[in-house]
Order: sequence, then C-alpha cells, then structure tokens
Amino acid sequence: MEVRHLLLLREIAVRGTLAAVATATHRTPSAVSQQLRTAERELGVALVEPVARGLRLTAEGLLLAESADEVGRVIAEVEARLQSRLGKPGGAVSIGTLPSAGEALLPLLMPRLRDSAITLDVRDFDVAEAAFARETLDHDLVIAHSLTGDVPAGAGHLVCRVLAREPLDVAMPVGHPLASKPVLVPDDLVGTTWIAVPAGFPFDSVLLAVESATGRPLERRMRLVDNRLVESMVAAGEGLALLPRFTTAPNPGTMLRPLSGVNAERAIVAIARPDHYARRAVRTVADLLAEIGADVMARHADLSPGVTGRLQP
Amino acid sequence: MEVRHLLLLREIAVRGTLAAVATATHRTPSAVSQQLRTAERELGVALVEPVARGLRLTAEGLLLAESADEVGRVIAEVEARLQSRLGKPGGAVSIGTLPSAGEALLPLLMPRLRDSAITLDVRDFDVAEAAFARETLDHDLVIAHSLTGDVPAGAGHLVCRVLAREPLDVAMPVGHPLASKPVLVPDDLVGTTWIAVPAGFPFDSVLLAVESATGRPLERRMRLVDNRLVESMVAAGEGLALLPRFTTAPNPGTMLRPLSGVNAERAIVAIARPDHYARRAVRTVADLLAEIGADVMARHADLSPGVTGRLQP
DNA sequence: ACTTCCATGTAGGCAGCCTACAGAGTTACT
DNA sequence: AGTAACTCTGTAGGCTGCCTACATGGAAGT
Repeated sequence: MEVRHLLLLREIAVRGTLAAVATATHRTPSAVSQQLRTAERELGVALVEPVARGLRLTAEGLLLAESADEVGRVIAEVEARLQSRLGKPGGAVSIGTLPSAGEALLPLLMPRLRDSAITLDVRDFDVAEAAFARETLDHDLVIAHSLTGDVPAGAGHLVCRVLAREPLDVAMPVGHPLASKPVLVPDDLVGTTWIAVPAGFPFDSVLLAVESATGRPLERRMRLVDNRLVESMVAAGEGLALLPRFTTAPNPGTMLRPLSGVNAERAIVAIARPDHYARRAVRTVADLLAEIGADVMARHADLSPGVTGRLQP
Repeated sequence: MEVRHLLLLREIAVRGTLAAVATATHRTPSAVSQQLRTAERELGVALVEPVARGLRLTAEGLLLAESADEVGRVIAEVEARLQSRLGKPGGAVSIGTLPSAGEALLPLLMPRLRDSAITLDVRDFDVAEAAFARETLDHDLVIAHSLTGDVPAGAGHLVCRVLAREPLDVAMPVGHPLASKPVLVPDDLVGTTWIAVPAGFPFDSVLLAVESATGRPLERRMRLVDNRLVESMVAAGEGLALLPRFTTAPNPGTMLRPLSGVNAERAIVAIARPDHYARRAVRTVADLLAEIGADVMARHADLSPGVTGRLQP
C-alpha cells in the first residue's frame, strides 16, 4: 500500500476526472492512468469504473480516498512538527481570495511578512459562495465569505477561521432622500431599484431577506460583480447597492448607510484543506490574517460608514 | 517528506545500526546509507551523527522516528480497513514463540486456520523476559510470558494480549516425600535442591520469592533452559524444578504439585507492534490464540497437575 | 598489530515513472 | 447525421533513482 496511490485516489475523488488530476499535478493523463492501474494491480481491487465519458471511484476506491485524507494529514503534521523545531516557518504560501476581502486584508499582510521566510503567491477570483471550497484544492488558504453563517457552503470538512465580520451597507448617491436617516430598515427600501449581483452570489441573500421582511419585491436593474463598477453606477443614480463597508472607499459621489432589521453582514473566513493547514507557514499566515481582520473591525467600530464621517461622535 | 524515509528512521532508532537495518530489510548497508543521506538532503537536516563505531539519531532524527510510528500505524489501519471490506483476512503471519507456550497453543491453532487464507510462519526462541519485545521487530506476533504482570518487560508501547495464565508447578520424582501433600507452600521447600533456569529467565523469580518467604536459600544445581531436559533431570532425582502445568506431559517418572503462598503463575501473552497488529490476519490469529488459551485453561481448571489424576474429584 | 565491525564512497545494472503520440469511446453541438 | 471536443487508454522510449558489488577509512576489541 503506497501513499502515492492513496493521494492519487484522493485527487481523483475531489477533481472528478483523470485529466483534471493530470493538469493539477503537472503530468499527462497517460501517466495518471498508468499509476492508477498500478495501484489496482498492487491492491488487487478495482478502484475505478467507467461511467459516461469519464470514470468514477468504486466503493473501495472511495474508502481509500477518504483514508488518504487522514494519511495526508498525519504526514503533514509530522512535517510541521519538524519544521517548527527547525526554526521559523518558511516557504511559499498560495492564497486565493475574493477581491474585496483581499483588498481589505492583504495590503496589511505584506509588511508583516517582511522579515519572515514566508513568500506569498496571491490570486483572486469572484465566484459564488459554494465555489470557494473548490479553490482550496489549488491554494493553501482561500479567503472566502459567507452570509449564512461562519462556514461557507461546501466547506464542511475544511479548516475554517473567521477573520472578520463586515457589515454590508446600502450605497446611494449623494443627496438621495434616504441619506437623511442614519440607519435604514427594510421598510425604508420599499419601491427602490437596485444594482444587484448575479444569482448565487451571497449578497443577493440580503435583498431576498429584505423582500421577505417587507413582502414587496425589489427591482434589480443590473447584475454586476465588480464593486468599483457598482459604485460608479450608484453614483450615476442608477440605483442602490449593497457594498461591504471596509473596502468601499470614501467617494465624493456615494454615501453609505447601515441596514438593520435583516442580517446584512458577511463573515470573511479563511478556509483551507487540513493537510495544507498543517504547514506552519500556512498557519502563521492565517494567524496574521485573523489579527488583521480584528484590527480592521476595530478601526471601523467607532466610525460611521462611507464619506459622512463620524455619526456617533 | 517521504514515508519511506520515516520508516527508515524508525528502523534505525529501533535496531541501532545501519548494518542491522540493512540485513532486516534485505539490502546492503550502502543502500541504507545512501537512502539516509537522501533523506537528510531532502529535509535539510542532519538526522544522524557518528558515535563510536556506529551512529545515532539526532534530536530531529528521533522526532521523525517517533512520528513514523504514527504514520505506519495509520497506513496499516487503512490497509486493514480495505482488507476487511474485501473479504476474509489472508496472507502470511509470522509468529515467534517461546517453546513451552507454543507447544500448548500452536498445535490447536493450525486446524482452526485450515480453511482460511492465512498461512503461518513459526519460529521459536527461549530468551530472557526482556528480550521478547525485541522479537516483535521480526515477527508479526510474539508469544511471550511474564511472571511479574500482564505486560512483559520492555513491551511498553506494544499491543499486548493475555492469552492464558498458567500455574508453575513443582516437579518431583515419583515417590518423593513431598508428593504426599496435594498442595505445597514455601516452607515445604526449605532445604530442597533445584534444577533452575539461567539468571534473567522469568521462572527464577518464583524461586527468589520462595527464598524471600522462608528466609532460607535454595540450592540451585543446574541452570537449564529446555523443559524436556529439565524433566529428565527431575526424574533422575537430581532435584526439584518448576514446570509449566499445561505443557508438562504426563510422565511416568515425574509428578507435579501446585505451589501456593507465592505467585507461581505466568501470564502467556501475545505481543505485537501496533502497525503489525493493524493487519486483520494478525488480529485474527491473536483472537484465535486467545480462544485457545481460554480453552486450555478451562480444560485444566478441574484437573490435577501431572500424572496423578484428579486430586479434588 | 591484527581482526572485526562499523559507515561510506563509486560505478554500473535495472526497474519504474514519465512524456509523446496514437487510438477508441462518449457527449454535445451544428 | 456529422463533426468537434472531451474522456480514458495503450505503446515505445528516455530518464531518474534505487540497489548491488566492491573498495576504502575509521574505531573498538583481542
């Protein structure tokens, strides 16, 4: 029983096809196929069965793939134990992040890693909530968010650390009638039109909650992802929008007002595969992100949202 | 971090020299040395340091060697989980046994494995109590004994199953004056001479206990290991001896009498390395041995020792 | 001093993993 | 229906890496 074969099965279980495993591990599909056959021959069991134009794991293959999680975790822990004895954590840590959270956190992370042996490799993507979990396959840490709780959908057996809780405020053009109220409630929003996000994206759940609270539908005029673009649309008077408080820069054309009465808050969380999280460098970065998240929350705790300065002086 | 290297370090930790590891794994010392250097290069740490004419593990090497126990156990458990799903356990199980316990148990084990896929590979050795633990390096199961408790000396972190508790009786030639008593106590033995075992062998602790109870030394005339030889000496009138009840065959020249007042009993135990014990075939054999041990104890429960038939009808 | 038992170095054989390329099967699109 | 795109698989060949065989150097015991 070779560990390499166990890890191969785990990759197959999680990526679905041999071709995906091959590209993820920088090999040809042929190599993966041959290794799989070797594993089957040595174990004396069928590990995969053909289905449609691909294949899927047999019950035995699935059993071993699940076991591989445990094996991988134990080995990673051993490695971490050694590294922690050898000195400071180091190496490359790959981070995948949703842009808005990355904008709030990562610029503060870089200086804290200045005199460590850790190097970062950052990528960003804006995907539906359930798609963040998949990104942990290709990144050590994924900065995701959730509006329904502290664990993003699909991140069941991943390591999951809440970095911050960020209010989602209502953005409106300067001079909008609602700007006179320091805090908005759902009833204030009846009849308004919105710059919304594509279906499946977390922010939409807030609008749905507002509709459910008032019993009246909201008009969604566009479905945009990029917050900078959304802001410009709001400033142009195309509608209201929900924007995360920490990263919506003061902007002469728009202002923010908090929304109460529904859950208008997102949890910014770092998620990781347990075996990646076993690396000390990865854990160190996660620790720093949690610190930074707390700092950011503290800095906004007594500040009003947006460009209007302090509301409760 | 390769599992092969971890297991190599464990072998070094446990066997002491590269030469011993090499012979145990059927390789040349050169191969082992090269693999060790490869491990050091990949990990970037010194794992061994020269000492005297051999070497010893550094602190880091020892850390990894200990971790290897955990890794090996987890992998063995995965393998066992797969095998248990695939059907009946099978494969070769190597047993090392002390001769007397093997004589009592193993003939009953063979028929029970008749229609299984398990094959046995049995060896025997008669060593001091503390030496049994070392034999678990080379055998899946070691049948050992202990007079001081249920765990033989040195078997601290081994799997340890008590198979039977066997009285050690006093063997004497037919017609010996002590034969008139159905049960002996230490005071009966004052002034007697004995066929003893070499120092360090467990049986000696019983004679020491008798001496301690009576305050009078016993004369030890020879120091023999082989029980068949001991029996013949007893029959020849050379002295008394302690013999295990289950395997001392009825013999026209000798008879047995139980000894009370001191702990004259040995625990027959199966010991194994946890990673070996994870194999289902190994566990199955251990289960059967425990059954057999219980049977043997039950069969002797209402029978008097030796050739004299039932004493308490 | 000689033997013995360590570990280690070098050269070469051999197995195993990988790539490159080709082929067969299935699905989806035009 | 026909084609394109995707899947997995097979074969031939190169390359890396592990091992053996043999030789060397050092430490301990006789």
